[in-house]
Amino acid sequence: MDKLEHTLSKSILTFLKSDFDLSVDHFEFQLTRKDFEGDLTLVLFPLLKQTRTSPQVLGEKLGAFLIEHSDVVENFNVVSGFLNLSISDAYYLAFLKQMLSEDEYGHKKANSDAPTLMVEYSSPNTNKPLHLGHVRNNLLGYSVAKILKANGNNVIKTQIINDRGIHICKSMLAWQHYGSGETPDSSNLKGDQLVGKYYVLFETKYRAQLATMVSDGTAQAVAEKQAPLLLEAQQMLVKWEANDPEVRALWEKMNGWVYKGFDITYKKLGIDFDSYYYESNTYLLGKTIINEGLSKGIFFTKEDGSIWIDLTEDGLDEKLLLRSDGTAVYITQDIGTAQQRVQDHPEIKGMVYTVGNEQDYHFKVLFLVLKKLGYSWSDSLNHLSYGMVDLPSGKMKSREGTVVDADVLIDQMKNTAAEIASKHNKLDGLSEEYREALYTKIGLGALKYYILKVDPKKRILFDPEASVDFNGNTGPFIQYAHARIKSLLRKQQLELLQLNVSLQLDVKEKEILKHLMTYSEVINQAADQFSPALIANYLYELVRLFNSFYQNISVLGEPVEELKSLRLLLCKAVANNVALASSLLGISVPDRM
RNA sequence: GGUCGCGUAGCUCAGCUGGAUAGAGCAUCUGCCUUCUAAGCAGACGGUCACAGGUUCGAAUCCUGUCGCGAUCACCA
Repeated sequence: MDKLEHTLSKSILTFLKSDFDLSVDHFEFQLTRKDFEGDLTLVLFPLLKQTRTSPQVLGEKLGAFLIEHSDVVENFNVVSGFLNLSISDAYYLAFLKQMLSEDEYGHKKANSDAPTLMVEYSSPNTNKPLHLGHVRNNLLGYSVAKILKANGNNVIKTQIINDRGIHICKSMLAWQHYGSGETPDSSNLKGDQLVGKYYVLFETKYRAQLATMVSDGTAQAVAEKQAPLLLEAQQMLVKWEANDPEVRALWEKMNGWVYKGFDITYKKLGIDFDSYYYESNTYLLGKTIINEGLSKGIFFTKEDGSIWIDLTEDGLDEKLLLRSDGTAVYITQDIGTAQQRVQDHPEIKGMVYTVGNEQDYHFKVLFLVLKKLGYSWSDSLNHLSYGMVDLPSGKMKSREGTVVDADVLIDQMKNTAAEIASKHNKLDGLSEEYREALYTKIGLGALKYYILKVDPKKRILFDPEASVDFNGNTGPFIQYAHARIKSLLRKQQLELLQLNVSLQLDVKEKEILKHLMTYSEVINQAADQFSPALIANYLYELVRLFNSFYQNISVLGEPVEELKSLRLLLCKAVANNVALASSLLGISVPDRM
């Protein structure tokens, strides 16, 4: 509809100039509400003061002018301050034709001078398997990457793997002490699950030591810092930093297990990456940069040798960048990683960090530090901040075992899909392989849609019961509608006829076309706001409009050939668009289900 | 305490840069499968848009304050 508004604006401007000697740069358009006659509405209120007319008079004059001077406006009416315009069917039909002629209608192709953006997501620690929180992160990041691409950018999908640090040493230590050589093969566990098991074991043993020490009279706070297991883990970290061959070998072995495990989960989720960054490779660069910044006077040293930045002038606090013993903290490697990425990909125009909103402050500081360091690209850094995923029982806590494991969740969704499908027994004629693949698509479609339809910055309450509901505003609803259209298109016997431009459009058909016209604008907004939820809402609305249309008319049984042809073309356009928009959410839409 | 985010129907969520009578799904109730897939459609019920001010032709939307919830302010990551 954008183009239409543009041409209409021109006509309106001509009118205002000749009749009122006015120049207005922006007009307020909106889709006409269903209860009124018309398609597009111009809001007249903003023009009243300047024209010194009543809305009725202005509306009548302008409407008459548009009918005469614009070939798309066929009729109009004025209701209070609103000028409702009826747009000609020919315009809609031309749009339909145009849409069908394009493979990816509404998507912009990235040309050679299109900006390149790096999107970071997932970014796990290598001491435990992925959970529901990571799932939201992954789905968001992956989808936003696709949306940015559809909006004409080149996109590099990446992650930063937090593969070093005390937490990694904890699982390594527990495995050394209690693992008795267990491997993913010998235990029949996914590598990440196995390592996660030892991380939990460390915590258990550590707390047991604490309890013993406290009952022997040690103060809680002291015990927490002096428990032998913790000291051992800290020693291990020091050895790791000193490149101790034995520690490094164990580290590589166990991280290798974890990566294999992660890959399986990513594959199941249907997401991927173009590049990987490892904290162990960038934290040293981070240290170097900080020392350089120190000599430039951007940072300062405290008596104990720790390095800080003073951000009080920017409304923030002082922030530690390097410990007194010279070891790196969390933000150190982030600084190194950012620099490394720009070095590797000089064409990068911006970065998007997909990280939970608990780290809002961290990213404010990070971006500010990079800016103070004088990096030209520091203005194009974005934190795609999203809300936590809570369970009805409260917050997810790994220690309390209330974590929803990603692998388990995916399997559950698939099983539920299989259960529901067998209840409907629609798939009887289809092969076992097809059905298996289908259950995965539907289960994942439900999960992805459930998570992505919510505004990223809001918290999600993940109710396992509600998330497996496949009716209403859900992924399977979208998928099912697509399968039905595809089925219908399969069954059509006749070749499609040419579109007859003198055909009359039904109200619902117009509504669908109007909705389709907004697609590129929706992508634009979704890209600006990093919000797949906008795409999800667009999709849901489209499918609802279509179902309502579809249920109340006959397509194949339509006796008038031209009308039948029009309807088939509309179905085709909707099916194409549903598939296209769904792909932006990472949801695959099956042809049969 | 400082900072940031959120608060819309019983529940889960939409509501674009302010615009006409605030919309969906779930749940509850009523209809619709001998015609293209009923995971669907049509309808009923359900609201002081947390509260109070302000800005203006017009506020769920923008501003200020209050309350409630959450996050964060670590030599954790």
